[in-house]
Amino acid sequence: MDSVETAIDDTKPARARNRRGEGGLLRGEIIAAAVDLLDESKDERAVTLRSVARRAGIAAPSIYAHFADQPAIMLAVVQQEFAALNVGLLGALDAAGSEPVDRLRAICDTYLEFAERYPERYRTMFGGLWIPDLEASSLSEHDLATLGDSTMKLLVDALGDCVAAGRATSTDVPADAVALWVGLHGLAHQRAVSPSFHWPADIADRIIRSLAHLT
Amino acid sequence: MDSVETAIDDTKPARARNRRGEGGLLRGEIIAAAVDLLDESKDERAVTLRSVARRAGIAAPSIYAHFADQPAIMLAVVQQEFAALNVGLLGALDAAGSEPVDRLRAICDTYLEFAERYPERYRTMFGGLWIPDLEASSLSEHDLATLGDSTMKLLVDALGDCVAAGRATSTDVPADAVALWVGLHGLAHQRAVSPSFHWPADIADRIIRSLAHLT
DNA sequence: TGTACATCAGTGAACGCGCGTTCACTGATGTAC
DNA sequence: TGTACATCAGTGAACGCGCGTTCACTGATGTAC
Repeated sequence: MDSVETAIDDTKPARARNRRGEGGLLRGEIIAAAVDLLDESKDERAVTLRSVARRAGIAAPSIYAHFADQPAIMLAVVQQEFAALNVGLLGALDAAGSEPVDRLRAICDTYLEFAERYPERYRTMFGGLWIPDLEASSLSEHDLATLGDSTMKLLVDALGDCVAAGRATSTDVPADAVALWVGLHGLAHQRAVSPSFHWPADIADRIIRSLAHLT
Repeated sequence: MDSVETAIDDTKPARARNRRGEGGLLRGEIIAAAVDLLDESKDERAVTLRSVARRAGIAAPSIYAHFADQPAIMLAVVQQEFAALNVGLLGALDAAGSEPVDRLRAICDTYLEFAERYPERYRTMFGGLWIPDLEASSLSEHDLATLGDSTMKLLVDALGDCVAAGRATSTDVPADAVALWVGLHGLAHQRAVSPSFHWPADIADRIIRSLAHLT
């Protein structure tokens, strides 16, 4: 070691310019760089326009060809991660077979695993802090409001199937699905924030069984 | 109107210097100014050392007589609000009479009311984002780890009383108290983040009844 | 009772930094003729 | 097949700003003698 390296080196050496017509590739690299920084820094405030540019190996102004402003990067990150979560949940459903309770458990477990594996992404998706001043940025309210809808829909369907199969006693599936999601979210979020808390070993099971009214 | 005022005017006109021996009074004013900014801005990033000083009507360096650094202000805010929450919960218990289920409901309802009335404070207390780099600041891990302990203890006791009175069926009170708190937290937090979500009217009731295993 | 002095509460100016954003530009690459 | 040119992908320098923090200081107030 011939130099002292105290901070994270978030620069990349070089970067080959994209070919004509392939400029859009950089958009994906910018989002990936932002996700990297989020995972490493444990603080979404570290994901600045300039830090993302450094990590992506480009000059800061190059970002403006792909994003209107800094909050637009965060929105793209959050949208991408919501989509990834949804893909994961659908994959878990595919692997879960046809038993309704198994399918509901697969959704819940996969949801909690996502938050445990990527706590900073989860906190950013649901923490609400990155939400910008709507008047001052390029984002619309619609961009924000629909983000969790498909996850919610999967839960409603899975819980409904459990009730139809006589495996759960809910009499108001949409409302109980919201309650179940709130429980999952509370656990996922607080685990992401306080991983050192002494959580009961079966805490997830307790929450899911109770809120889904499994028989 | 003879001037355009776009931003919040967070300065105060004057401020009488405290008398000799009463310098410590400023500490409370600084914390109060930080809480004010938090409530108004809806973004804890707006609570900077300089913005707090402006709001308190003092020069920025005056803060260093009372707080070692900027995160120390946030810690004081969070500690104060945890204490206030605890006082509120104890007051609700006092007013609730002796029926165990009423007492448990009083705790849950008061908890949720706190989060609803002061969403930014709640999000800051539990959001985890203000947590500073422990190595770079003046805070210790112990400062952070014990903040929610007394709330948790109240819940355990109240749920235990319900079980003792035959009003709840929990067989593991400490674990179910954690599960109940997780449910309360999930609702409180997500309501603070997404107040416009279409919450079922009885969502709190659903969560509390299920997780407390009330009979 | 007067006065020198220590102490206290807080100030004003300045620093270096990283930020988001702007501007004019550069150099490679594909295309029209 | 050669060449002028338009376009594309991205750069480098600079801006003004608010931040946390430091430093030397000021002026009022209480206290010792």
